[in-house]
Amino acid sequence: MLHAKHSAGDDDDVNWNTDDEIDNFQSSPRNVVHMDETVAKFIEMGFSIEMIGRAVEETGGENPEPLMILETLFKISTSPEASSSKSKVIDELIGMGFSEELVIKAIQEHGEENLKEITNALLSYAAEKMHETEKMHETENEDINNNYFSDDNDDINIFSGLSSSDEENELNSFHGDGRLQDLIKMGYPRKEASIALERCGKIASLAEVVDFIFAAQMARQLDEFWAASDEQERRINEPPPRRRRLNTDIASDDELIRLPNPMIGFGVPKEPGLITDRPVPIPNIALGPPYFYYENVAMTPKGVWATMSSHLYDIKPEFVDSLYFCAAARKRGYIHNLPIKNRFEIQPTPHYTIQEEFPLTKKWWPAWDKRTKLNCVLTCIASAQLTNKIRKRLEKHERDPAVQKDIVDQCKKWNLVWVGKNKAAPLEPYEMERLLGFPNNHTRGISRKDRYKSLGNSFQVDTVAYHLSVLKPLYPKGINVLSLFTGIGGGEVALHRLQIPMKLVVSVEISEVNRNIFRSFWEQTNQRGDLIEFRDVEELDDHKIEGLMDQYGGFDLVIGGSPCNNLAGANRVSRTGLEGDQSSLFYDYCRILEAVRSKASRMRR
DNA sequence: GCCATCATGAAATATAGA
DNA sequence: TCTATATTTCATGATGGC
Repeated sequence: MLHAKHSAGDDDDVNWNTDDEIDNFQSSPRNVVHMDETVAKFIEMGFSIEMIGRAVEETGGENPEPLMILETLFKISTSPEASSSKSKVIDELIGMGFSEELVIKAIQEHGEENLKEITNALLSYAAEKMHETEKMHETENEDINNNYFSDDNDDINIFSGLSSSDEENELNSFHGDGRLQDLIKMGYPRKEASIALERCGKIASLAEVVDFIFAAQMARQLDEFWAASDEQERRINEPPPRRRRLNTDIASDDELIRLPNPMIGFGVPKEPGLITDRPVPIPNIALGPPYFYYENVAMTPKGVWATMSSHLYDIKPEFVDSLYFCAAARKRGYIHNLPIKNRFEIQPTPHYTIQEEFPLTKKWWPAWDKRTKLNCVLTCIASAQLTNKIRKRLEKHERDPAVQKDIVDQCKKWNLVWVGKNKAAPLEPYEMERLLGFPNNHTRGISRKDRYKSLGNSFQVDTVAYHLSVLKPLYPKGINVLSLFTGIGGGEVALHRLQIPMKLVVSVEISEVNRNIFRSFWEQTNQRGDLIEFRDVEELDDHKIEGLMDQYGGFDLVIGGSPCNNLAGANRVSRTGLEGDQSSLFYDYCRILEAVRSKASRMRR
């Protein structure tokens, strides 16, 4: 195990120290707060002392964790017994932060007896409001994010998302007159920040206000979680998910999974077809937290996605082509249990056409090459010889339509762009980084060949960030990430660009070259959390997973895309399917995910 | 029929170091 | 100049969606 721990002596270590002090409802042993403080927070949230006492008693244990108590409180507050008094329910809902107007509206719409419907309606109202606020917040953050890329100097690495000093300044300025603005800048929705300030009072510390917001958000999250709690309890005693099957076993599943056209998943920005409810709901057994996010190539041999889905709780994959996010195609499938409401893009968004993304190519782009999008960025590029051949042919037969067509075919096959007169060349590594949403020169310092290989195997950051964006309001204080097959850290770059703090990243990556790239990213972006590196997924057995979860309070997100070598269409040598040497590591993803979920269940109890 | 596809391995060539 | 290592180049189809 390779352990890169953040140095404790850094001068700018203010935030995490503060957060450690105020850590609240996470079920981490090290994060358990004093019971008096917990009770005070529950009272602030609108629960009566009587109800809190009952919840503590029903939760059981010598020192029940706040998260468990809160869960019990929600069960009690929405039980038929508790709903006997309409005014009491109204008071409690208002006490939870919902406006009186909305509560009354929800009751009128759904009837006073139907508490669950009322709660769902209120959550929807709140979600809509949060979404609006999030949009405002995105606009406000544009200036920060616009500095992320440098078009002028490719030799300068710019990681200007939320630097440590920026974050510190924001926190330090909290006690000034613009507290609401400060909270909004930190990423909290305006409504929640406003309520929190009102409820906590003028003399409240930053810790208390942030704590209050987090508690309210956790409460909302728990409400959805609670709906499936019975099922989850049952899950604890269930056997692990189905183990691997032979390809011959899954023929009947083939028909269940088809690639969508257009390949927009549950929807993408700027295209019609956005949906906010899954057509096939996530089975209760698979509801998070912990959340997981699995990725692989969309076009696999038949039956592979059906098999992968069956091993990941029968969640249907979301197929998305990243050409809806950038100027290059990238057809991928994602199986995840993330919410899909209120997704948002990271800023700045990439350009959507080749010519906009690489303006210098406009001068040389021939009219007969109609491409506006590139094909998938692969792990290998065309040779310099091909560029020479194309130039020579064009010098002789520039006006020959047959030659033009042949050359366009070559350009499509090898993803060439026009960089000079009659000169079609492959993308430079830094150009691929830009297409894929990475910082300029993210992969600098390794051989050119390795850069292409690593980039060809990576996530498209904007696409993944769009999916992960729903975590931002759920975890304003940051998340613990278990990153399998980390590669060059596409998932972590997405979280960083979303400004979701990473308190912990446990990374598994077999390539030393990739580990070095990711570690450089971690250091250059001044990450405050801990980075723990493993080389091989096989090193991560149940004992190690449980130890890490005990130490850090569990994982909030398990993310990774297992090797596609044996699935990818470009492989002419060993496209042997999911049981191939590399691609069968998918089963390790399942094993580790199940170990995390199982341990998380035990920790909740 | 057309088209795109997170690739692999061997041979050829270039580079670095003694 | 020789040798070891690194990099570039080339040849290698099948699959599945439309």
